[in-house]
Amino acid sequence: MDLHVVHKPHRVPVGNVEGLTMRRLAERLAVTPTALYWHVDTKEDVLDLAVDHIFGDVPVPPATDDWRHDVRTLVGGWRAAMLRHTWAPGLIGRPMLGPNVVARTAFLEAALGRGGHDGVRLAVVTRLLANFVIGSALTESTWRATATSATHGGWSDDELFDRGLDAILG
Amino acid sequence: MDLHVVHKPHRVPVGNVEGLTMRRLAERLAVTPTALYWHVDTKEDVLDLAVDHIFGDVPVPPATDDWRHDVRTLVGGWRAAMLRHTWAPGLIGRPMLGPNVVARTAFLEAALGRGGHDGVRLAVVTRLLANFVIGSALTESTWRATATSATHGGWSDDELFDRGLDAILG
DNA sequence: ACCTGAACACCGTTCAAGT
DNA sequence: ACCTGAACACCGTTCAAGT
Repeated sequence: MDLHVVHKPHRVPVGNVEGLTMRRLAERLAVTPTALYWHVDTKEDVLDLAVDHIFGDVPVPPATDDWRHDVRTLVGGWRAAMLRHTWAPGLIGRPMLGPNVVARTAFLEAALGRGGHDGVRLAVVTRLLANFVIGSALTESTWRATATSATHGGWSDDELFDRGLDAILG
Repeated sequence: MDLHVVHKPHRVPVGNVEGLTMRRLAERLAVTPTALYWHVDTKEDVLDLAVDHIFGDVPVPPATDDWRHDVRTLVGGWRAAMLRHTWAPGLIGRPMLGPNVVARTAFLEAALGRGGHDGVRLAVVTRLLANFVIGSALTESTWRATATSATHGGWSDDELFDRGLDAILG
């Protein structure tokens, strides 16, 4: 057995996913843990519910005639929502198929469509955007949680994200 | 009428984070669970070790005179490594600070530097790339795991990822 | 230096039973 | 339809003790 710990920054468990417990949830609902299983099949189910709930917090703005602006608004709200709920990162490793997610994705594709995207290009840019937000929110909130605050350069997460969007949207 | 008469043992998906247990790890190492705690402070530590171990699988190619090619090779290998280890997605929500990660990031920045990037632009593109891979690997392996196989269009994950890279690298 | 055994305070989930 | 109590099969971690 040869395990070597290379690095050990002080870490706070990211958000509350690890702390989300059937028993704890039951207690908050003033109910017995076993009672939850009448409403839900498994803990996975409540996690899925939590995921879609987060995306309900992402504002879907009215569509304007500036499609780029619309994309930025939605995607910015997406990232913000994920950062607001520190437990999101631990949750995003699961299917995002709820109605709230679907609605946001539809808005995104519609805006890109107004920008002249269709076919593969539409699929490519949609994925690029979505995966960029997800990756960003994940790493940012991870670093935020470790509180190492390395500040690798003089640029904020917000600025780097924004300019990343510039690079994608042209 | 209930078919699940027998006590259902814990579902243990091999090869994913949720299945990684101190006790299970100890067993594989032919050792007592408590023995692990001489080598390691906490389970978090072994998770961190696992993370960096994954990135050790990402090949660092020799630098060529085609910086774009170098970037694609590294980033493609990065995604592949993450997809190879199905448990990676659950792990990436934690600091990637090990030596293997640092080496890969350095290579990436060097290649981008050869492409004329510096200052903010270097930081922006590095982040964009890294967060895109992370997000991609995460969502792809999630969908793969749920096996919904929706095939939203006629395009493969590989193709969409590749063309996403096109969009980023110009 | 390295490992064991026993113990503590937790988990998710099932089942029979109550209302 | 909705909830409880008891139980099962697990967890991570600590601590004293052995070599």
